[in-house]
Formats: sequence, C-alpha cells, structure tokens
Amino acid sequence: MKLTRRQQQIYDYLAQNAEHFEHPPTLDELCRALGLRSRGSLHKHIQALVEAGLVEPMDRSHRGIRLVPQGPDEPGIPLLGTIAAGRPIEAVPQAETMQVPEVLLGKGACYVLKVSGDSMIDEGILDGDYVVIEQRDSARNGEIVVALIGNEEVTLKRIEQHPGQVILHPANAAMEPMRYSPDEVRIQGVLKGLLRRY
Amino acid sequence: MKLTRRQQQIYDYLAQNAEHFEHPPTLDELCRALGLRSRGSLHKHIQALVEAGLVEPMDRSHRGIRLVPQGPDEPGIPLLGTIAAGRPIEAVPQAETMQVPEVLLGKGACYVLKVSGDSMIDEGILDGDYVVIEQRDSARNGEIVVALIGNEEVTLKRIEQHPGQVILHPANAAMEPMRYSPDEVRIQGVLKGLLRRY
DNA sequence: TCTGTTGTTCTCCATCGGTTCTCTTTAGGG
DNA sequence: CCCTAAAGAGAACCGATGGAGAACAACAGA
Repeated sequence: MKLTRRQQQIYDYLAQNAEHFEHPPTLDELCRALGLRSRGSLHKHIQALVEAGLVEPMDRSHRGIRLVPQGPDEPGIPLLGTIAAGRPIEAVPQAETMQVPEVLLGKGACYVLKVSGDSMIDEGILDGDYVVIEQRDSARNGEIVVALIGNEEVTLKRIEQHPGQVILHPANAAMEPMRYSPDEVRIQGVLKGLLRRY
Repeated sequence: MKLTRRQQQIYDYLAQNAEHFEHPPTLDELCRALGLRSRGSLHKHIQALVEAGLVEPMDRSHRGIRLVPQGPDEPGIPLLGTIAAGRPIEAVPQAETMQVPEVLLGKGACYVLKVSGDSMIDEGILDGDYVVIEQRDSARNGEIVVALIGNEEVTLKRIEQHPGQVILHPANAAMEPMRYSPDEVRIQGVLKGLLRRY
C-alpha cells in the first residue's frame, strides 16, 4: 500500500519519462535505464506498484510496463488509506485517486478505503477489497458503516442503533458483536460500493 | 483491448502512411513495406487490430487493409447480461455499457456480467454483484472462469484442469465440485474484477 | 476455364521477457 | 551495535510473442 522509497523513485521515473519511451519499457530496458543489473529485483518493485494500482498488471504478457492512466479528466475519488478493524485509518501519504463508476457513488462526498482484514468476510468483503464510502454522520440500521470508536479505532461494521445502545456487527463467525453507548461511536460514513481486483 | 508492441508498430505505420497509399495496401504490400517475409505472420497482427476495432474486417474480400476511422473513444465496457449457475447467459437486449475503473480491466477484450445466485458466495461473490470478465479461451488453474458446459449451461466457477478431467469448484459449502471431461467444458473468459453496489 | 493474386489457416520454431526462486548486501531504527 | 526490512544479484523456468513457410480457398481478370 504505502510505497517504499525505491518504489516511489521508480514510479516517479516512469511517470516522468512515460512520453519518452517509444513503447512501454520491458523489465530489461527499465533495468538498464535505472542502472540495475537484475530483472528479478526490479520485478519485485513493479509488483508493488501493480499492487498499489499505479501500474497495469502484466499478467505474464510480454507487453512491457504500462502506467495505469491516472484519470486525465480527474473524475477520481480520493483513496484515503487502509481500514482495518481495530486500528485507525492508515492514511496514504500522497493524494492518490481512483476511478470509480458513478453507479457506486452516493449523493454526497465519497472516498475510497482499502480493506485490510477479514472481519466482514461473511458479507463478501474480503481482505484487499476497495470500499466506496459516502461521508455521513448518521446511518440507518442495517447499513454498513465506517465507525470511529472512542476516538481511537476505526472499523467497518454493520450497525444497529437502539436508544442507549449501539451494536456493531462483524460478519465473521469468529467474532462477536460489539456493544457501545451511543456517545462512544461516531459514524464517519456508510458503505456505498465495493471494488475488487483479481 | 491493448496492443502488443508489434501490433502497435504496425498500426502506427498504417496510420502514418494512410495518405501515401494509392490503394489500401494488401498483405503482401504491407509485408514488403515492413520487411516481413511471411504473409501469415502479418495476417495474425492484422487480425488482432481487427479485434481491437482499429482495422476494418476484410472478410475474404480482396480490398486491402483499411483503418477504421477513430471517433472519440467511448468509455465503458458492455454489460452483456446475467450469469447464473446452471443456465445460459441471459442477454440484456439493448447494448448497455458500464463504466469500469482501468485497474479492473485485463489486457484483452472485457465485458461485464451480473451475477445471479449464491454459488460463489464463499469467495465473496454475491447475488447481484457485477463481475468483469476478460474474454479468453484458456485459464490457469485456480482462476475463476466463465465456463460453457456441454454447449448449454454457463457458470462462474473456480477451475482446476487436469489431463483428462476438469473440475469446477463452486464456493458454497452446500455445493459439490463438478467433474467433466475436458471437451465438455469451454472456457469463455476469466474473472478480472468485481463491482458491488450497496 | 485457367491463372495469378489475395486472404485464411495451419504448424513449427527461436527468442525474449515476466516470474520465481535463493542468496547476499545495504540501510535504518531501536 | 544489532536486527529487520528493503534492495539487489543472479539463475532457472516457461509461456507469450512474433516470424517463417506451406497449403488452401476465394476471387478477379484474361
């Protein structure tokens, strides 16, 4: 998710020189351009960039390294970071954006988070999925929300609100519903869409 | 549909010299111009360009190779219909398209299907989800594929191919893996991405 | 009808480039 | 100073790519 220094360098180099290449560079070509001697090493970095959604996955095709077109007309939704049950949102340093179909957007302001962990697996939300969140401070019972618990943890759960009690339901047989008093839980957004890459 | 290096070169050459040709060039003429010695090889590339919609299909006519005038590229990929385990794809009448993020696309031609049924629920593919499929006729073991079984049913399953036997694994505890002989199963595409709306 | 041109479909094959290892080196943080 | 994560070297693997060439079918013109 978060790029290492070298990965950032390599991405910058690609973004910088994208125009100058006749064809998308191969690993070997890029190696030479960067002064590396091992394809395997570079491959590791490129893999990381693919993971981050910055480079097109080259699925054993011999077609070179291509950047994913970073929204020319800027309809992208900001990718704010990673959400893991039980930990604050881990922000992504640079302002990364992601192209998202309009049908997945809500009416209000939206952003994207990458899911980490299996706490919603029974709802079909897997580790590594991207979720589209509409920024809101209230939700209807049964909606899946991004909730800030006690000003510390942020988590993605199905919400059930009663007078005097809020229950957050994980969707994982191994986990128990969690009960809080309403003032411990602040809703930050509700789930509007989901994207997954295979 | 993304081009290989050579395909791009050939297309560029055609686009470049379109005006300079008296008549649309024949395969032989293009071969000479490009320094190729085999018509068959060039034909393969031209076919790819036809697939990509860049060159007019020359259906056994002897009219030479003509480019398709390129309008502004229409975004979005076609939504072909609904896929349900055990029934043919139910086509959507009018040509509907859907905007899909670049990162979810493969390198080949892609289309979208709406999932109906719970047969892949344990993989996090739910009823009503949209799946992005890359059109292909082969797959690696472990990939999730759209498979045509016995020219009748179409289904979305994880595939495991052995010499003499093909196993399609549903991801639903209530269903059993299905075994077929290789000639009963035709792969139509592989799963590249998933979209869900809440 | 014959003949040469043009498109189509094969098979075969070399090479290149992506992938996957293992092992080593370097850098940075406690 | 030590430990771990990041980065690089290099070898082995194997499948995608692109080319050669032969055989064939469709068609046009003589």
